[in-house]
Amino acid sequence: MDKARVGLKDVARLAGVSVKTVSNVVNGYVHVTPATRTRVEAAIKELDYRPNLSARNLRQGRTGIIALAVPELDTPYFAELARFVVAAAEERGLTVLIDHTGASREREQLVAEGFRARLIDGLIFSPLALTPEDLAARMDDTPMVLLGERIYEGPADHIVVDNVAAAKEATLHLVSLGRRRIAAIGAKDDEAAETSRLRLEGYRRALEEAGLPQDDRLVVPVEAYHRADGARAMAELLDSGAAPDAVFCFSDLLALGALRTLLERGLAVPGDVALAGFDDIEDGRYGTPTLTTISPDKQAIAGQAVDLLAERMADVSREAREIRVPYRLMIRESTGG
Amino acid sequence: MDKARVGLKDVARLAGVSVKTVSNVVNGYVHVTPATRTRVEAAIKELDYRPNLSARNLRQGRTGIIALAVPELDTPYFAELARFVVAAAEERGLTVLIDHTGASREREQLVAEGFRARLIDGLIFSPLALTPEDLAARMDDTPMVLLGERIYEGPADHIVVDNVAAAKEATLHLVSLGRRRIAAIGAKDDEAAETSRLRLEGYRRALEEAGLPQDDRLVVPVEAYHRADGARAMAELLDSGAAPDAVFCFSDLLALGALRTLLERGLAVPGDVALAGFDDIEDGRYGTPTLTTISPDKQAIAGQAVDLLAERMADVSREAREIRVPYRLMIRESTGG
DNA sequence: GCCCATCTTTACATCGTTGTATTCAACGTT
DNA sequence: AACGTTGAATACAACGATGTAAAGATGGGC
Repeated sequence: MDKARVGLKDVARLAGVSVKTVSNVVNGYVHVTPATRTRVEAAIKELDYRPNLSARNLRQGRTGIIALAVPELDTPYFAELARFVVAAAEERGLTVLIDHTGASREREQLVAEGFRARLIDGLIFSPLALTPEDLAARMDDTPMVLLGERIYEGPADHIVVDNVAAAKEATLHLVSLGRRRIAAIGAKDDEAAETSRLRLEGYRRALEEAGLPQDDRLVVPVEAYHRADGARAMAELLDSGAAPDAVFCFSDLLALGALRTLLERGLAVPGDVALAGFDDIEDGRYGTPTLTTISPDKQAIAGQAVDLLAERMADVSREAREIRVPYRLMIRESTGG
Repeated sequence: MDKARVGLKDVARLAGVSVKTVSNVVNGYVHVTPATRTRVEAAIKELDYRPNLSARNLRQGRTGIIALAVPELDTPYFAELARFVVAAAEERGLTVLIDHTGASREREQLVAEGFRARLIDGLIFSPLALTPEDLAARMDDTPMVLLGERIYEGPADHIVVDNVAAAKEATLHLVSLGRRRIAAIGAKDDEAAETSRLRLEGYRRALEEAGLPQDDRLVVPVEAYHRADGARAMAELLDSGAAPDAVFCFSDLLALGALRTLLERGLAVPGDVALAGFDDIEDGRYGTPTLTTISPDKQAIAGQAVDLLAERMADVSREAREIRVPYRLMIRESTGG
């Protein structure tokens, strides 16, 4: 009763046809007599035959598996994104395998180098610590789509969100509320932190455009983009006496952490300090107050990423493309929306 | 320069040895002359050879891939769990592929039936809507470990948390604060919702033990375990005039939703209403107030699940086991901790 | 110098599937 | 009646790896 070993051969024997005919039935080949087809299908059902994917993949040179490599799976933004990617991939008959890099450059290098080579047909990669050099050094030729930012010069497919414009828009929104001392939480010292750099750029441009002074004490660096970092940064900011009347956080988690600190210290949001984030994670929509944020279209990011990857898998030599995905500023309670 | 097609054969040709010798070097076979080994390794490096996993898997009958099937990947509890599972699997050289069932019974049946048969070596499955009958009808013989509750009679491996005891402990904690009208949010009408049933049972036992009356108006059913459901349920509860002075929510997300409603209505937490949840997700540790909750040891759940699965993969006929994983009551601000 | 034991390497078959080329039968056309 | 055309089914090789068995090389013991 060893079902694990039922192959085309067994079905063929039972149905009294050749192996190839069974294969043809399984693959919906047209030229099969209805009678034969019925007989084969009965045999398949009786033996509970399932194709061996390893064999099929070996033969066809593809596995139907793509990898999604994200820094942290248990970060709401990436969890939500992963969900959309899994769904989009399924629509195309692809299976997603998730790699967790922990935002470590070493792990990201591994992923880029293709340590899953010959297991996956393609890779959707959201790097965080990877440098352009790492990417340029990439030898592996597995099709890859990069998420998040056009940070690399090399010829790679990209799905991007205009971080500068989005950050600028969020900051200008704070300006429009009449706030003058607008802080930014989320700068990173790290060379590789391109996303952080771009959002900072957007923030700076907004201040400039509004004719507000740039005050370095209002720009607070963080280690990572978690709640704890946001809480800590907000505390630093308040302790430094910089007295902001608004804060633009480079991620919603940072904003939620900052919010926690503000409320702990008895400050009103948005009364004393208005707060805006980035990512539009679900948490922000249910906190008190709800969080004003930049909402990148995650479904579009996921869908386009899978599309782009599928195209590249179909034609390896196609020129690298860059797809820009829209975002929206969601105004909620934390800025009095 | 088609690297995608470098096989043992090519390496063998370059090194001037047989295919099998290269295979032996790759697999660390002992009886290979240092000279040969060096030569082969040089060839491998020169051609950037990587083993074709499909071929290897076909030959060996295993893929090294296990699936983790969860209802919703973007639910913090499952995202955190998934992260631990991925990490634990990696320690054993296993790769995790994530399936998203969307809590639909149909999708869960598919997963149980083994629609990934012959692709995965094992399955870690956290079902939500699956009935015991579905499970009994399972024909697929892929090793499987069930997470969450000992709901099924059949001989399947389980990782369980004592939901009844945990729910009881959480409720008794509310009692110990002097609360008398303790509500429960998270009951489900659904037959298949075993987890909900058990937590309700624990809640009821706690009230009984404390000598408090059971008031059905204090037990609020929900559709799902999201923030929105919690918010809605809390609103119903308040509108019904049931006037609770404490609420035990069957998940942290429900609790966060409920919290949102309470604060919107100007009620103080824990002053007017004390609040406890279940899951210990990160969000609860940074909200205002922070959330008292039952904290199942997710790392242990993930680790044990992978261990158990690995054991079962190694010995299919081994008797089914059940492993109980510990939990802790984390007392935080929402109950005045 | 012969034989056996041990080490090193090899040829070959095999895993389960599908592409190619082929056979065989049935059909309509001239 | 001989022909090509099309349909249905098949045999065989191949994908890239590894297990098996056996061949060749080396050395020790007698």
